[in-house]
Amino acid sequence: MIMNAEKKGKDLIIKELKDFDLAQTMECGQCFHFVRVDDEEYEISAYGKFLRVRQEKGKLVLFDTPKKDLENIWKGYFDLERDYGKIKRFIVKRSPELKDIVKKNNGIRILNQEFFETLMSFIISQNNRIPRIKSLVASISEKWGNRLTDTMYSFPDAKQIEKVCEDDFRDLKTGFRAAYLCDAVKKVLSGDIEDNKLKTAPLKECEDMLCDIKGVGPKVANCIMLFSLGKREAFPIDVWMKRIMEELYFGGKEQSLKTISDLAKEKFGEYGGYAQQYLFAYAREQGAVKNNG
DNA sequence: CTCCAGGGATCAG
DNA sequence: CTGATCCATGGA
Repeated sequence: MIMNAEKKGKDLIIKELKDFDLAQTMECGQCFHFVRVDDEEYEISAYGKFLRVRQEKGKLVLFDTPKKDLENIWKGYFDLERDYGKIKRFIVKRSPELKDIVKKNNGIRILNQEFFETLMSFIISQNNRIPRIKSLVASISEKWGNRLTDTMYSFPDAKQIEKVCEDDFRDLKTGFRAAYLCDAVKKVLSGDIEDNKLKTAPLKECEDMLCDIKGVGPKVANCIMLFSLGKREAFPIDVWMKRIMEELYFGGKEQSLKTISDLAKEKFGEYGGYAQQYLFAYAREQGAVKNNG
């Protein structure tokens, strides 16, 4: 993608952004560490930095941001250098049922988030709701991370919570996940879990290594691989994904996770992760309709 | 009050 | 291997 960013005071302005929508990207359930200011503006904590960002009239404004941060962090974080036009054409070709939802969500990007924060966040995500997950991520950051603004903190790295124990996590109301979080910290600090090793490993090996962590199963492992390890063929299957795929591809009949996973692999292959994101949007849209009568 | 959440561990068969 | 139950917590 051709991207020209120009400086305006302390701010950075990016024009001619194709296939990018800030709100769609932040609200599609892949990230929990941000605050929505309004429809067009968000405050994000990532990679130890705070970013206030606004999208209006086809341009993206990164407030008070040096150019080197765009190059080193945000360009990668927002996945700005990838051609999503090509990806969307492939997905609609393989599954014409998704044409409308892909068009409606034509600006979704899969973020490249930090490994440790993603690992901890998706352990928290199990059997939990998105607002609650966001609240717990914020609590952990406030307690053990670095202060970035009046109200926002960085998510702590493993070293910063080295001495945090199960009871400390439980005090934050993480519930039965407290032990899981401890195990994750322990395995990262010991080197049993190492992100570079995971990144270079084949998908299945990577998934198996992640599933050695307590509280990490197939779904959470695939989220971590997709959102923080660059494995875009990963395909997390949660309750929403199961429901929508049974409806779209199996005539509404219940299927095993393996059957659904096999179909995803056959249908979308290396683009599985992207397809999953549109399917998730589809499922949640239907859920919303159902809940509103 | 009950039900459920971007699931996984554990146990029964 | 598949299926049922339990797990903390909070909001609907």
